[in-house]
Amino acid sequence: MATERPDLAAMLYPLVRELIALELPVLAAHEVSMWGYSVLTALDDTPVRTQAALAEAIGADKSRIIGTLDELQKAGLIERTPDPDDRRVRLLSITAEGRRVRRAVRRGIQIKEMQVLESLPVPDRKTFIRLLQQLHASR
Amino acid sequence: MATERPDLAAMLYPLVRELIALELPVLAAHEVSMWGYSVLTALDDTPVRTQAALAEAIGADKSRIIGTLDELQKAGLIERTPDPDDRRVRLLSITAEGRRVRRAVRRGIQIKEMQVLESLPVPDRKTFIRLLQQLHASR
DNA sequence: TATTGTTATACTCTATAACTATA
DNA sequence: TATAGTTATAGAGTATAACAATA
Repeated sequence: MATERPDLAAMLYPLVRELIALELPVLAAHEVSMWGYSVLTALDDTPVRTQAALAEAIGADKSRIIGTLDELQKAGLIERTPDPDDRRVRLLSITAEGRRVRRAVRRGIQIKEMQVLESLPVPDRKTFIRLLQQLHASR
Repeated sequence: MATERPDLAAMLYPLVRELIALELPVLAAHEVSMWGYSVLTALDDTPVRTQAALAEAIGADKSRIIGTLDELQKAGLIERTPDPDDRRVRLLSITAEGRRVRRAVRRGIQIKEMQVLESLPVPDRKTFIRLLQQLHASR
């Protein structure tokens, strides 16, 4: 007994909602969508050979990211070049400008997101982030 | 430098998605929707005087929960009685059966959700949950 | 006139399945 | 024929605004 506590999802979900609300203005200021930012992040870590692979990497459907890729390309943030060896596939990579935008957005987000942890003592914040990073890395 | 880490939302979001995927079968087995379970949880803690207040408490829109309330009432899990003092408002409370269902669902969920934390050493799991509870309580 | 609950409408996301172009 | 990317269609979920009953 005495283990009455809310479900993990019930506690995590409001947190995510709050984080998204904090991030939207930052994203809007840099004129990227949430999915756009997600794509930039994935491509900054490593270029990707097919759009389907990229979609899977960020947990989306291949048909769902096309509009996003169009916008990013038009804005000069990514490059989408046909593979000469197999002209069906598009080689995806981030541009220098894309990298710059990603960094700027990230900086903006990481400053704001600390608000969400404000109710924790500083050492606990670090612990929480560390554990979360472990969880994230292990999947 | 060396502070390269994913954004909080980027780490939390996949976690929530995984948790939801784990919960859906449990909810389905007891024939309650996610919102339904959310309502039962809110009402088990304390009865509520208006539907709008309930909606706000669970982060929904007042018009959005009506279908949910209809189902829960039809299933005998909640009671929705007009307030004699102000016949516009509906007094909301959980029934004994509703309480039973909520407990059963919760038990099922809390067993499964530990899978998500499996990659952490046991003491770290407890720490994570404790910090999360603190964050949740403070909002 | 203001408020509670309800219904209706439109809008956004998402999933699925056709379609094209290459192989 | 199979696959990568694209487009089109339909469905679910949500937000907004109109509405009826009561105050």
